[in-house]
Amino acid sequence: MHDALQKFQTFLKAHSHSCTKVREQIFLAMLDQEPLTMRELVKKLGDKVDRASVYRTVHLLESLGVIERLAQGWKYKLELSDEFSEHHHHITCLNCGKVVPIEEVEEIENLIIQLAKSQGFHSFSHQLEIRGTCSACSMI
Amino acid sequence: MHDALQKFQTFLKAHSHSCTKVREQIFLAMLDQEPLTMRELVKKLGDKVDRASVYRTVHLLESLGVIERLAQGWKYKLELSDEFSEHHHHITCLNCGKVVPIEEVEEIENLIIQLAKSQGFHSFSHQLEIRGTCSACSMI
DNA sequence: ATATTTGCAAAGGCTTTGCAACCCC
DNA sequence: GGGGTTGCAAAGCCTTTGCAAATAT
Repeated sequence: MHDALQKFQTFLKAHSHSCTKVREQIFLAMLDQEPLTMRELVKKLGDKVDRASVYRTVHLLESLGVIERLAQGWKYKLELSDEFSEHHHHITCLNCGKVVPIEEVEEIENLIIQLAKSQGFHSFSHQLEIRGTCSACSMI
Repeated sequence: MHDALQKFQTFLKAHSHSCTKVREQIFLAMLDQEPLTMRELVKKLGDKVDRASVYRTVHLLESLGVIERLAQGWKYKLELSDEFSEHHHHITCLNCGKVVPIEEVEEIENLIIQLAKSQGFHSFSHQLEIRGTCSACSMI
């Protein structure tokens, strides 16, 4: 079976939350996916899960750090956090909307942490959004 | 008079857009301010400017690069872009909501541009959001 | 068995749009 | 004067909420 799914189930129990079908379905819908908008996620789950439950579950999983929200210009997209997937920065093509995940770059991570520290902040997380044009769209 | 306002007026004309009272008022409401939410901006303009006009103007100014949207967790905030104000990255305190602007750090800027290039992207802009706790809130 | 979670339907917000009146050039 | 802007009111989305039925432990 899915290693990731089991990890998720264990995680939920460890945090005193029930392990329900709805939550599993939402988790699976997001596993190994490009970041999704709420609209896409709701649509993908079709009539399997009610819209309100998707919102409620996303809130819950976000508060537990399983899901993260990415700024995408006006809107946002959702993806599983580091612990359940990979990479965490993105480049968005302003022309075609393509989103490319980027591996963590330790050099940047460290600078960011130092930057926060220099302001007296203790940083928990950060998010980097880069906007530009992808190679295909740059040629137009 | 306001240097910045004149610059703004000139900018609008240079881009073939009318220089109206509504646009000036919105610009002034954002000048030298902490980043504002749409709600705050609308409220600040009170009955001087209609809500719909605020939205329309923000769209326009955003497309011209005068205004930028910052991701702030769930929501977003608005601020004037580099050309009309200063600084462009922020640290948000997850506890008290305080937002601290950070000077550009050339080292990070360069790494980000290189990063985009390595993916075949031509980057126009980027946004860095750091979340953590400020010094005051860390002590609690 | 019981506390939690879900679907449904309705309400609440935020954002956009059509159109007539108004303003800038 | 005429095209671009604005206010108003209404429509469209997105998100949240109350509650009874269903589900997990």
